[in-house]
Amino acid sequence: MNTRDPLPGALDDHVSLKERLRRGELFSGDCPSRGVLKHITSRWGVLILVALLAGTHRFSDLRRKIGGISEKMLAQTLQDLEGDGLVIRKSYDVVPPHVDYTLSPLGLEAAQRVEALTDWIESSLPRIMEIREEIQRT
Amino acid sequence: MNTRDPLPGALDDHVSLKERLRRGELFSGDCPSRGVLKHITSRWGVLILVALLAGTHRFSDLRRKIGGISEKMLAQTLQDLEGDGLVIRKSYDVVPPHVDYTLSPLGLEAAQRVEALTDWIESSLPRIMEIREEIQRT
DNA sequence: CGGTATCCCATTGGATACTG
DNA sequence: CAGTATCCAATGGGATACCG
Repeated sequence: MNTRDPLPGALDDHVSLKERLRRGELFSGDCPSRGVLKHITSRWGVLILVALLAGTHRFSDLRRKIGGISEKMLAQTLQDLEGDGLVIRKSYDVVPPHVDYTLSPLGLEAAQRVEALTDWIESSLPRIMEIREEIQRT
Repeated sequence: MNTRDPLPGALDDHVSLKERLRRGELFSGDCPSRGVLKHITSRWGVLILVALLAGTHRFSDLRRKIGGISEKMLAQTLQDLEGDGLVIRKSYDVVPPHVDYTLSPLGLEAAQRVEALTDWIESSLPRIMEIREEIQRT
């Protein structure tokens, strides 16, 4: 992750995924949506977005909630998502420091789609496990 | 990727993402859905699923359609998705070899959710780019 | 508390060559 | 055509230490 490079390509020369698909070019590597997709679907991006659906969180709250994430990756992924305008970071100038993170309206839309996917996976897990065992036996 | 290890955890001791979230445990690393999520949201998994929404494809068709993927990663990711029961592989015993890949009913459901996400990214890109520039100036 | 900086290992993934 | 095998480069990501 940490695709800190600015999204490549200007607004005008953007070619839609669907158009690229039609052209048989699907996402050939220079599409500007690739960066955003990468941030959102990254290992921790998914979890952060879903976690923030429950509301505003502080750094440590997120870290606790998302078991297994390191400070480094949490900070990095939050920066990526903030850079894409999906997460809003608010820092209060007090001591000890207080910072919190909230989904932007844009981020909310993204998170809801991600949740649709994770919910589906969750509810389909039993079926997936069955099929896995079936395949195993074959 | 290539999480070829069988999904950890039996069917019964599965704890839902939502339940883990409530517990503040969100996806602590031993959740069996992690494997599936990883396969689906992986760099190439996303693209393969979306590509297959257009119908059955042969190996080389996919490779051409998804610009930039290596043979190795295409084979590996297809195996992962097949192992999860999302993609059906059919091999015809002719020479030269002919193999094709199709979404299973389960895979179709997954792919549609993934597409919802990629469609959203695509249509929101202009807004994201604007916000990016705004943030840049700050 | 909420980070950043550094180091370092494990995994990802591309290029190439080879095979049924 | 549809892969597998091998090798190597790039990236991901954890541990630790330090800072405002």
